[in-house]
Amino acid sequence: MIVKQQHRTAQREAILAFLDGNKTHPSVGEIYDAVSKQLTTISLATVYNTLLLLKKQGLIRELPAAGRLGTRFDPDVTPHDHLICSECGTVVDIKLSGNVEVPEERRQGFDINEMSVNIYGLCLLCK
Amino acid sequence: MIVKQQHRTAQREAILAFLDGNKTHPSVGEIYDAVSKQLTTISLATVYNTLLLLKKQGLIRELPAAGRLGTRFDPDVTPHDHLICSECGTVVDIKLSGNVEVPEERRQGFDINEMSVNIYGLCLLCK
DNA sequence: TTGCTTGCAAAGCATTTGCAAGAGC
DNA sequence: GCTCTTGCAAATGCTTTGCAAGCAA
Repeated sequence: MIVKQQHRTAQREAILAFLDGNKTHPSVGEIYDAVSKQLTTISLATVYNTLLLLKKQGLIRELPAAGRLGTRFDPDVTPHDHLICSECGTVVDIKLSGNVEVPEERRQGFDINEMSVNIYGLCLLCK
Repeated sequence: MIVKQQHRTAQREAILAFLDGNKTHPSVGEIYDAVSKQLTTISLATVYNTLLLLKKQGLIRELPAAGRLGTRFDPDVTPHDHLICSECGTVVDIKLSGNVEVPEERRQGFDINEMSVNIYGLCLLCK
């Protein structure tokens, strides 16, 4: 995928800095709140823009969410899976032993980019 | 999970009938459009209500979606996985050989309800 | 009758878009 | 200077909610 944009801006740096090493899988709102403390005039639209850009650049992953739970972002792009609380939306990393294989003959013409194993349940606090 | 509601209504029957055996993983809007042809006065809120109810009853599954792709529903509740087109949102069933195992010691206190393997890519038409 | 259900309209959020001003290279 | 970026505000779109009327049991 070709990504032309690559200017080094304070907004982009701040978002990257906040995400770097972050294991909390923050939502867009959480990222906006955190970054706003430094860049008080940053707009939500810029956060959306930047997250989309970083995703296209392969620097972060967007996590699929069901129902009312908003979408979240993960700066860890190495293969791993997620435990997701259906109640509060908390996401916790989990590493499953083997990686799932998708044999060519089952791909039904799809060009596969990425895959994720989502495990839904109730977290300790929500039980 | 306790689900008290269980009245047999025309709306509920129509939605169930539309979903029964349906392999297209329809969105709420698509379900509403289809059912509206028979029950012309059904409201979108009722469709949402009913889908939530059917989900609680375990009769259907809600598929997690990333980004702009809206959430979809699957009447097939037997274990299987999905190929999802990141471009148009099309969802196609795929059966992966083994089921993923989640060892007790890795569950981090979660009560696991269900899991799904989502495989993202571009479908034949979108390439 | 009683309580679950429906339809309608309004409210709530999350996300996207258009555009003019500003910043990086 | 040219293009990418940003901020703002408005516009979308999806989903939920409140409530009175309706219907199943």
